[in-house]
Amino acid sequence: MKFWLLKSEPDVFGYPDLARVGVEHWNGVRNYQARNFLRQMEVGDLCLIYHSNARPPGVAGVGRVVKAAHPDNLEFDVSSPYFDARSRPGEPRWSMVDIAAVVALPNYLPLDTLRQRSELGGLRLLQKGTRLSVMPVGEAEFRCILKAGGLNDSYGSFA
DNA sequence: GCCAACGTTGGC
DNA sequence: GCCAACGTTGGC
Repeated sequence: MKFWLLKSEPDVFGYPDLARVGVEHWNGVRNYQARNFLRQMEVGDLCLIYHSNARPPGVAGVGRVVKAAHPDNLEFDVSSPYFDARSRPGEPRWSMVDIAAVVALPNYLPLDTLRQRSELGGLRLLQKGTRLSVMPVGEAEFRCILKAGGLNDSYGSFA
């Protein structure tokens, strides 16, 4: 099992929205590096749902991959801002995964707090110039964040 | 293939 | 709203 961090703007679609709908397409990713990470995701992988452009920005909850990468539906939708005229139905350019809500962090974890934890020094999110909306997270970092967020760090209980 | 111009992200 | 840091585009 692998671990990931997914950014989302809560004004658009935050963890509470995911919790309400249960499962959602994680679409609209339009960066090749992020897309390639999406394609590495497997069913069962766990994801931290991070609120960007929020006050304060931070980790809000945990989701699970319930469907591996498949063609992003919005790239073919002319009415969507994510429409991509270069995409061909037989040769889609972008990918999405389906994410299910697992649990909200009892304690929302602001970016500031993440920075203060030396165990999280390796977290890609905290590295300068990282704007990726999809990125891998190490298991130790993942557990650390669960714990700091007020959850038991044995994520096996999510199964 | 270079690189300037432009667009986007996202914290502050 | 500012702006640093990146990514993308497109002329050459």
